[in-house]
Amino acid sequence: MKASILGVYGREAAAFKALGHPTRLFIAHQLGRRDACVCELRDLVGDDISTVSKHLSVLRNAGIVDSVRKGNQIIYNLKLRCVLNIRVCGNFGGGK
Amino acid sequence: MKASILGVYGREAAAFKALGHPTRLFIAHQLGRRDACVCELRDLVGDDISTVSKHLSVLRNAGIVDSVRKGNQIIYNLKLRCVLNIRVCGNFGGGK
DNA sequence: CAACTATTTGGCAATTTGGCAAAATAGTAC
DNA sequence: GTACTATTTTGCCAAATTGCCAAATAGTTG
Repeated sequence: MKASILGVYGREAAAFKALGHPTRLFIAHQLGRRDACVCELRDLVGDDISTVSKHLSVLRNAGIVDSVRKGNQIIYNLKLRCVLNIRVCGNFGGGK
Repeated sequence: MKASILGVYGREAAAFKALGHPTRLFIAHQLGRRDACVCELRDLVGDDISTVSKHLSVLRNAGIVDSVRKGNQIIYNLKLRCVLNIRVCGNFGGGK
């Protein structure tokens, strides 16, 4: 039982987990608007840059974002664009 | 910055976080098929019943499931049915 | 090469999570 | 009331997460 649950739901749960942090969800949506380097995201988020970098690696490991080096900076982009459409029942609390 | 990110994305991130565990994601989908008591879910999941109960309380706190007492057992139901439609880009790794 | 910028990595402490077992709670039935 | 069933809560512990700082890495510029 346990193994099969992990098999079928594990991957999707991992993506949800990656999005399950306000900063990371914000970053994903921000990258949906336009690609950005870590420093831009740090300015928007306000955390230490190392913290932002770690959030980005979580998102990358989940397959949600990708990155490309451009000069001496690294540009992140939203790989799983469908993430933008995921809305947990709009304004929930009411949603159905 | 931080505060506004929390404000706008905090609630939705909390819902993602609740779904970000294979067992909880499974439970949500199972409740999408039909309502069930804790003991049924325990049988399906295979964890200790106290563990299942805790997962359910996480889902309830996130507003994803709800429960009704019926006799001496508590029947859980999927409150946020839209959860069933959320698929992080189908089979991702490839998705767009 | 050195100096500089951008990013990641490696601690580290504080907090949270996941899971089980035992105790507590809520209801049913006698 | 007691005995029983179903569920939740508590305590405990190991493991994971979060966020900062400092150090390391990658690239640019002179």
